[in-house]
Amino acid sequence: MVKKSEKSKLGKQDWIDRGLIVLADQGMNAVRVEPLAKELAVTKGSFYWHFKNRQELLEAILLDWVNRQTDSIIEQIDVAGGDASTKLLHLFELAVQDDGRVENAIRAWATSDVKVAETLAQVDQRRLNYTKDLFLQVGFTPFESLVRARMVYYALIGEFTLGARPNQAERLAEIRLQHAILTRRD
Amino acid sequence: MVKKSEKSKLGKQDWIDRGLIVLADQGMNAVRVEPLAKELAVTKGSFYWHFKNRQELLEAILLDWVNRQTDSIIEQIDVAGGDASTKLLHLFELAVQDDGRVENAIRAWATSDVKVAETLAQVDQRRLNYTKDLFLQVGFTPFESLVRARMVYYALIGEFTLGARPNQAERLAEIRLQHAILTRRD
DNA sequence: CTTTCACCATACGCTACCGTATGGATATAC
DNA sequence: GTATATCCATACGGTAGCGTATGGTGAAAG
Repeated sequence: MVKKSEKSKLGKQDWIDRGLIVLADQGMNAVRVEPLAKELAVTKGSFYWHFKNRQELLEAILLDWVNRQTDSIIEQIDVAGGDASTKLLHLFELAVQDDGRVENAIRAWATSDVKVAETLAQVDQRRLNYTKDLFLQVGFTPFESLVRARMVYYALIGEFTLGARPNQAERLAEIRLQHAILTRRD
Repeated sequence: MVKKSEKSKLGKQDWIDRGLIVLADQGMNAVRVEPLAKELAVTKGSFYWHFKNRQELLEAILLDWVNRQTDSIIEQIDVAGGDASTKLLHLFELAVQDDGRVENAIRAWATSDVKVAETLAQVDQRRLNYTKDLFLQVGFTPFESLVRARMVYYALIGEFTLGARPNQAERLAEIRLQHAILTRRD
């Protein structure tokens, strides 16, 4: 019988979790097995029990992030409900919830790793399609919806990469204005 | 007398130029002195003649990029002339001229280096201020101009980081629509 | 022609990290 | 208790790159 120990031992997930932390504030090439082992207060003997090599950890970290955020944004919005225009407003507010540090690090990682770039492109595509659908529901033409979806998504990515964080009051006003600009019809 | 050789010898700029190339398509942590020396067909004995250490090269590369692009976009637009709205349209078209590979790499670099991040923030600020001024000239209020400037700049950065390059025809239409959305007044 | 200086090669020691090999520890199964 | 599987420590060899020390070379100045 295979019974989990449930005790103080480490599992793959512990390495992945710690890897995500290091990734978030030091970048991908700081995710290295020996320093990581030191942080977890074990030796790399442990690491190479759970993972084949460093590359396997990196892939696991990326996969973990993708699974965690895929549909995370989308589900949050759908749960809140409302019509398409309301959902769009909610979507705009999501830049506040996530500081985007992990996403930034992964985007940085993707600039020097083709496989990561491809994975990230899929995530972008999924989020863009969802946004475009909302504009379609509001009543815009496919092309107008696509352009507006891109502008929304660029704004979100832009906030992440520029790291511009105005205060909450100004931020709320800005979000509303963005929403007004992009949903106005004539 | 100090007379330049003008011959086949290397100077600091050669290392910087080659560094920018490597930076553009392999990222910052691929900019290393020994591999770079191999590409330049010299040994690192040459490198340490021109530079104190690797860090000095990295700073030189960053400074070189900043000097090259600072006011580059702005001057290009001012030379073309026209009213503020026209200049804005020109600004939108600049994502085509630069593929943003170096800028992407530097942005990636900035995620794990505070000094680089600060330098980049200054560049962003300068470009944002210029854009905001254009909207002010069009006649928007300061706040409306700020938000619109951010949206424009986000769109530019977004195109860089997402690397989404639609075909030229669609692209031109998209740019015009963006321009129409952001300059419409009621 | 020789001296000098700018530029580069060669050789070295050093550090950080990777991955492997092997043995020890601890818990569970029988 | 003994056996077995899981998890980790220790020790090792290997590589890539940093920075230094020192010597060589060609061109220009005198």
